[in-house]
Amino acid sequence: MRISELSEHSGSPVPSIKYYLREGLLHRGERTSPNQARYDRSHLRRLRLIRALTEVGGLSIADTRALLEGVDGESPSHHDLLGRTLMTVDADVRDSSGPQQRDLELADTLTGKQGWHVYPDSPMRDRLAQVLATFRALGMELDQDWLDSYAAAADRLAQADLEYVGGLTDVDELLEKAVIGTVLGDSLLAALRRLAQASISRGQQEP
Amino acid sequence: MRISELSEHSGSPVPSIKYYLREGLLHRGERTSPNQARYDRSHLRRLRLIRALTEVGGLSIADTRALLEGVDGESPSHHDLLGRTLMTVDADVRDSSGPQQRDLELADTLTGKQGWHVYPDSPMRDRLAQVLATFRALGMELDQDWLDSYAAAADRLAQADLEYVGGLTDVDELLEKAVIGTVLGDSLLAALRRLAQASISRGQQEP
DNA sequence: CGATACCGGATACTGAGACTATCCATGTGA
DNA sequence: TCACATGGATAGTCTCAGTATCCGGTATCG
Repeated sequence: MRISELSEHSGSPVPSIKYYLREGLLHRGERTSPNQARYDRSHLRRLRLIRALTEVGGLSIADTRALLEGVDGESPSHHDLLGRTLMTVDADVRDSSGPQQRDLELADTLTGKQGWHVYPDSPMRDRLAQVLATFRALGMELDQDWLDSYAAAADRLAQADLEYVGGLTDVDELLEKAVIGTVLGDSLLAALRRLAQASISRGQQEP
Repeated sequence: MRISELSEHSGSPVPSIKYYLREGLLHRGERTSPNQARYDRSHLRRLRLIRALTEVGGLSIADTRALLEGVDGESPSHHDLLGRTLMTVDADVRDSSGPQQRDLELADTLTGKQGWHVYPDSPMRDRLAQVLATFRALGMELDQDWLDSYAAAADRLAQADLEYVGGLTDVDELLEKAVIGTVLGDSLLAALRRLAQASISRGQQEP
């Protein structure tokens, strides 16, 4: 397959494909001569994944690359790699100042209640604390029941995710599906939650 | 309060505040003379909300403005406005081509099972269909149990949200808290889900 | 065999988004 | 009083995600 055919099959313009090659999101094709290369199904597949993560999942090119590097890398342990990969996702805590002790404790209490084991240096722990801090800064008193509902929901979702992915033995496939499920799962959940809110809200309007 | 004090109290640089004023995210201060204005608590509050939605929630300035316009607007019915506001959130289906019939049916089946009433022209319905289409395009066979888990979780979360917000009678406060809860709730849930995945995944490693 | 369209790769340019910086005529505070 | 701050307008910057151009080299059609 030449680049123009890759473009046709994927729907992405040739210059964009060149861009992904430059940025290292897409592996180079097999060179058949000094300035000619051949692409195959794997390129098409990867290209579709890139578009899904960026367009639907809303990831930046840099985040996408970091994620794909995890998928491509060698794995000392499947579960370890899976964990590290998912912690990478979108964990751009761009807030300069680290979270406050108080919010970290709040985060640990919340995760502790679900029985989760969270590493103290996990970027997601900081991220969680940051989100909790933001709620507080906006004057929302962080209702415990509400938070627990969210944590419980997250626990059930994670179980469903792991169950779905559990049957797979091929590491590459497992990692790819985990990444897809996690990133697109955010979008899925966001849409579903809004639809549910609207529906339930309207239902309460005239009881 | 002058603009420099507003800047100090909020932590946002003066030029950024001027930018939000220009863009209409922040209402103008009360003019005390042709080129002098006074700002108050409401400006500080709004400023914090803007930063939370953009930095933590990841919304663009344009999306944030659209949302805030909903919060500020007059309300014919609380629940109606709430619904419309939340449907606006982040619903940037930038994909040019509309979703396919098949995916819309899939979406309707999923929401129908939860007993939700979804308007056919709701942008979130299209968004949901788009996400489902993306899963299919990536070769994930859309396991029904997995999808149902997500829909059920969304239903419970929405109930927790509505419960939390239900006690409020002040429309402005209700709308603001709903917006905060919905947008930051996405971030909260994303962090929690990743922590849960990592924890459960590690737990399965050595049973 | 030759014209011409296409290729891979490097480099340069573009447009949107979110700020920053400058400017200026006016106010304000020590 | 008078250096400094203010509000508002305009212009400049930086990053990101592509696009466009250019190049020597290849494939292929007539």
